[in-house]
Amino acid sequence: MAAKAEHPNVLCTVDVVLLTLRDDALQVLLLRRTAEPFAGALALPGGYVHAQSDHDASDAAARVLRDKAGVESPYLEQLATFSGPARDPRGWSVSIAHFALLPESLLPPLHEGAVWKPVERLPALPFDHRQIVQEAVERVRAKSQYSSLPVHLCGERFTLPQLQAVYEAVLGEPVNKVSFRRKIDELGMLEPIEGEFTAGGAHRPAQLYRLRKAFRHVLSTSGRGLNSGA
Amino acid sequence: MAAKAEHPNVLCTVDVVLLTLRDDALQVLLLRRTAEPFAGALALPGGYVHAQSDHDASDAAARVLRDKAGVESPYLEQLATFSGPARDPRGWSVSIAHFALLPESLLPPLHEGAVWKPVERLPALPFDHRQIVQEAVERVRAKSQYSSLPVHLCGERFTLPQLQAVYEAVLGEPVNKVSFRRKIDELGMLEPIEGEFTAGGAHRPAQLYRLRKAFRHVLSTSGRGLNSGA
DNA sequence: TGAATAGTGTCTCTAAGACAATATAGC
DNA sequence: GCTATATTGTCTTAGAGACACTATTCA
Repeated sequence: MAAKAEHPNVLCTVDVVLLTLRDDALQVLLLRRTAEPFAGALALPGGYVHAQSDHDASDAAARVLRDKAGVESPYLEQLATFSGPARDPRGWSVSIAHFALLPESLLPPLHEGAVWKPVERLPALPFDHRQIVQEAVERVRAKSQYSSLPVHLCGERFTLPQLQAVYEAVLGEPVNKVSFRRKIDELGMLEPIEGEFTAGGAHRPAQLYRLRKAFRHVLSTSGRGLNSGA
Repeated sequence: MAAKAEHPNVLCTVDVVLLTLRDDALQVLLLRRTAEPFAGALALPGGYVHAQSDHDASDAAARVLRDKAGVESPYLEQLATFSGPARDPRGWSVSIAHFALLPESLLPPLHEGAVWKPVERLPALPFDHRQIVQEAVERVRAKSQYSSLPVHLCGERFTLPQLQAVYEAVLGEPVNKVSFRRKIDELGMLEPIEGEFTAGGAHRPAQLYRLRKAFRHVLSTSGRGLNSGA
């Protein structure tokens, strides 16, 4: 039918907010754009949806991360869709925004033109990328209150004190140790490993844990969260 | 540039899950399709994004509701975006799904071919509309736990017992009266009106309330919800 | 043994749910 | 007064945070 001909002029893209923890702060990956518009500016990794090859929008986001950032299989979740006539100078556009989490230990070597920026100190960004980053951070913080989301910022093996530090960095506030450990236990997503953490410490070593298989790509949630708001 | 020519074949649409409360049950508006594909089938109100006139995707959703269902200004929120090559037989498509809430009292007379169906007893639906409805209902239930969302299913004036009944119908479970009133008070979104509820009752009348101006299109949220599950 | 951090026991305090008392209408 | 529902008071209980004690390692 004539639908395609009648409504051909919507640009369909994906953008990805890739977050990691560096220097105890949430940081977002920005790439220097090589093409117009905004060539030379730092922006989120993004690109057109490829109707020929992408299985869906999240698949497009994964492809963008793989091709443009060298990131292989991070935790990836749809954030929201941004749209309108003005956000992209090329015309009426839709961006199906996603966010992704990756532990610093799994980051690939940075491509030329790729930089990490703390989400609290963003440079000027083209399109509506600033708003997209802000909504992604809000979403991550909100979900971290009551779910296992931040484990995806840890490597495969980690101790509870390490995981607590990750939660605190993401939430931006200290977390009660006893409550934290109760909550983690209640979420039932971790299993201890026999090897222990020995590190440089002149102190008691910490038990290493890993994510149970069942939670590899599913979040665990609990009714009530940690600090229920500053 | 050549972008539009390179990537023209993504259909960009919106679908709307319009929910109301009828007979103490959440019900969704379905329209009988008049055009292919799936002409004659019941489906969600939806349509193409009009790049010429729509301000953004939510504006497109509001237009679809207005034109196809006669609904003027309901509470409207973006749900998620569904995409892929198979969900629409016309080709690779994107649907920016929204949900809307409207009190039964404000429903317009039903157009020809429009029907309400309880969300627990959906008929077969084309596209991925069943999944869209299910995710909308999940979202509404989740947000109702800790926010003022269900007030948008009440008319302009209502009593606390009425509002509690709405919460219970949405959540599908009874709510503790004392906790409920404490929570509503804490949310600070309602103000009492001087007129009282007189109705048929051979009993004490209930105070009428209305939503404060500031919360007309903004939700009020609290850290911990009502029944936190099961 | 002392320092440092890991892990746990337990008390306190907040807030949700249960229960029931009181309030106010129509009859 | 009697019935029915609205509204409020207060007790119980679950769970989050504070505090501090014990455990274990290395120097």
